[in-house]
Amino acid sequence: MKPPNKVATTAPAQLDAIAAERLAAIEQRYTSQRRALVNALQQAGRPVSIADLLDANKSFVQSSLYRNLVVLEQAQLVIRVVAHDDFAHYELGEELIDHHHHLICTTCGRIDDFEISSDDEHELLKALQRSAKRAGFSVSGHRLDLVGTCATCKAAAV
Amino acid sequence: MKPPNKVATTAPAQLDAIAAERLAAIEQRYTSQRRALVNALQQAGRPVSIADLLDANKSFVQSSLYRNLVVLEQAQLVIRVVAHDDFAHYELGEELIDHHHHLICTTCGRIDDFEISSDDEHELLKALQRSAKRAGFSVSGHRLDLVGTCATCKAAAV
DNA sequence: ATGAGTGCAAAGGCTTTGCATTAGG
DNA sequence: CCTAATGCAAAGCCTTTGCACTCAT
Repeated sequence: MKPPNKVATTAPAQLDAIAAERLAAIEQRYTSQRRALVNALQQAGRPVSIADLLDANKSFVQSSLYRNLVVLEQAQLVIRVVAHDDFAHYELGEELIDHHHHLICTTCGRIDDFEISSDDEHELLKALQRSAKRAGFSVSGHRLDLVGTCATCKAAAV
Repeated sequence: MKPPNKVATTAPAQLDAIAAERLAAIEQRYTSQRRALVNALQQAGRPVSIADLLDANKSFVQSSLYRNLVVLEQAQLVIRVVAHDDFAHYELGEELIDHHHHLICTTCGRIDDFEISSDDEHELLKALQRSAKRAGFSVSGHRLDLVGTCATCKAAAV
């Protein structure tokens, strides 16, 4: 059940310090629940849904979770990942884990991270910038997702 | 207000024939409303929301629109595009318009199509296949979106 | 102490569904 | 004719909000 492509992450202690700093920067408190949430996201190592989080930590409450995810997003600690289904998924911000893309399983809804080589990534970026420029579009980021069936669901389908 | 990068599309008459055929294949009728819907999507030339469609054709009814979009999706005539906001967007299937990607404006929510060169696209595909294989993931498609600010919103922000 | 954060429950908003009516083949 | 499709309204479901209580600073 571990991610197929390990994506490097910031060390827990360092992440904790960054979280404290960024929350302070927007005048938000680093409460125990927010600490637990950051920790849960780090543990997950992939974009997780609200249900995943509620399931992983019984002390989480749905409404507070939503509220805290908004706060962490504002603090640029967390990003919301658009999934295939209608469930929001969240993961740590890109500067906290390496730049990567997503494998979206249309069968179970699970999302995993993957990386492409930095050469490929670089080529891609150049091509995207060219296209964006032609359209007069200012790029703030890109999303590259592979949609299909994960190894687990493929095995289960047999 | 026209799309910044024109994406080639199937001719209207041909599209109509294909729609009739594909709907017949799944034993669905090609009713006048479904014809109007296919036409509206072709006219739009970009992924549009339910609100866009209701606005463009006053004879559309919300619930029927949702139902017919599901049917057209099953007929593989239409695909649902995941947006930045919480509104579903729909456009004609990829075989009916050239393979392309999306420019998602985070300010106004508008989505436009764009293409990258076939060379770049080819390189990208190869890189993606390599990564997917490593993860044991079966790829059925990919999504490449640029997120940022469209020309219109950029101009308005001044 | 004092305002931010939290929990519970109720409300919102996009989407789906039930049911009677209409129309396609 | 007879089932699928449509229109209207009501219900669903994820998410957000209101309000009183608790905790951090």
